[in-house]
Amino acid sequence: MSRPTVGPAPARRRRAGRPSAGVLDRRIIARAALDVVSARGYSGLTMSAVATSLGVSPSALYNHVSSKQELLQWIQELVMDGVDHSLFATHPLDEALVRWARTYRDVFADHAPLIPLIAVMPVSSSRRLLEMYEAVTGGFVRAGWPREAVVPAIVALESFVFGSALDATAPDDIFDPGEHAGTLPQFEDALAAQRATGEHNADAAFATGLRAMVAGLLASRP
Amino acid sequence: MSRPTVGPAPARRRRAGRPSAGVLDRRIIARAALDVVSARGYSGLTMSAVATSLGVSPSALYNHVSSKQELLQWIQELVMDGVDHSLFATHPLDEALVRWARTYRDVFADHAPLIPLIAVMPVSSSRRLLEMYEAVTGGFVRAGWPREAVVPAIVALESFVFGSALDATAPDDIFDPGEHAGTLPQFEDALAAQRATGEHNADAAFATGLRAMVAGLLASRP
DNA sequence: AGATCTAAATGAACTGGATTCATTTAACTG
DNA sequence: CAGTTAAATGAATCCAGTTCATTTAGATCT
Repeated sequence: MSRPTVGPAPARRRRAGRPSAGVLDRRIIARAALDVVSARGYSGLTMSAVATSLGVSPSALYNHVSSKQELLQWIQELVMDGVDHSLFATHPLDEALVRWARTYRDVFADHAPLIPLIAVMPVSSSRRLLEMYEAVTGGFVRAGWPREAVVPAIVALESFVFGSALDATAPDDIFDPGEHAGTLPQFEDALAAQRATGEHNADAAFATGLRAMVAGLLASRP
Repeated sequence: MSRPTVGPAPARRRRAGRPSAGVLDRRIIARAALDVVSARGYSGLTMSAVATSLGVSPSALYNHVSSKQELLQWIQELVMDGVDHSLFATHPLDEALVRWARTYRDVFADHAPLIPLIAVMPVSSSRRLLEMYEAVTGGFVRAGWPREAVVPAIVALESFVFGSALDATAPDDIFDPGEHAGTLPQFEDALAAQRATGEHNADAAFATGLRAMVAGLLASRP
């Protein structure tokens, strides 16, 4: 195999100059990048890898995307499609929140490197993202929340979701005390007890935290 | 000024070969790295910058640290010292949790780039970290929590803390809908209302979420 | 129909940054 | 004192992201 890449094969070596048919555009590039991520993970996501998978030279990408940062934003938009905010229009707030948070966390657990990016990126750059916030806000408002308390509640849940998504990527034995075993009686005890439940640690933590935060928010509705 | 760097000035250009007095060690390097971060942020934290601030060539660092990753772990350990887990021994669980989470979040808000690292790093690599978990666990146990429920509760809180620390680094106007203004009635309304409170968004969200999660956890103590 | 302009490729070159390696010298060890 | 090891230097390597001069195709203008 001479071309161990992802995506459509370039029919033949292209010579310089503008090609007859448009080869690249935003959708094509974003899709290819996402495929590269699926195949090789984020450490394998290089401009060069994306270019190769499209049968194009790396510099060609820069006619369409201004930086790798921007490419990551495109990926993030695709990924956000997996977040389900449909229930806010029809279901009780707690149910809708749980479904929203679960899908949000699951989606970003597979795309953890995007988290530091999205946590800081202005939302105005993505129409879809704004629509999500509109839907979630609607859920709170319909449940009778005062306007000024809604945004902090959303952000608090999102923060928990992002943190949990990061945590989900940690190895399950992350808490193993290693050489310090035997010196931390209560912690090791608690650890063993939780292990005995057979539940994946990160999943149990997410379930616990989500229940607690949703309950805590609704119980104290301002 | 010919040497716009941080840290002690190298007396004079050193010639090759092992120097009489030990120039570097783990503590010195970690400290210098932290100083570089303070002065120029994480984007300015390069092996070369650390070396320069120590009056040493970059390759010299590799006699003491095996990679930049490892150096970041050293920094993380220093930073963790700012987290206050002292109250678990003496105060009610909710108070101790709130203090712990606040200091935890504040400290990592200034070191956000470490978060993806620490969220995934085995805790066994840091004695201090393990001691923190021992203290926090003690707080839960003393409050009557069943062993197997403690670790998920801790991880849930930590996830929220990490997410909030990331959020704290976002610009305050991150939610500005920009060109889409006017098309998202409820969200824009909620945003304006929260803005009118005068509170920094990230701070309000952290306060809201922390209260909710702690209340939610304690209310449902398993 | 040509002249011109613009978009979209190529490929070579540039810029850091992390890391490695051969070499040098000092200190320790037998 | 010879031999080994630790800890520097400086040059070199290896990417990755990005820029630039150049080439060519299609669109527009006259």
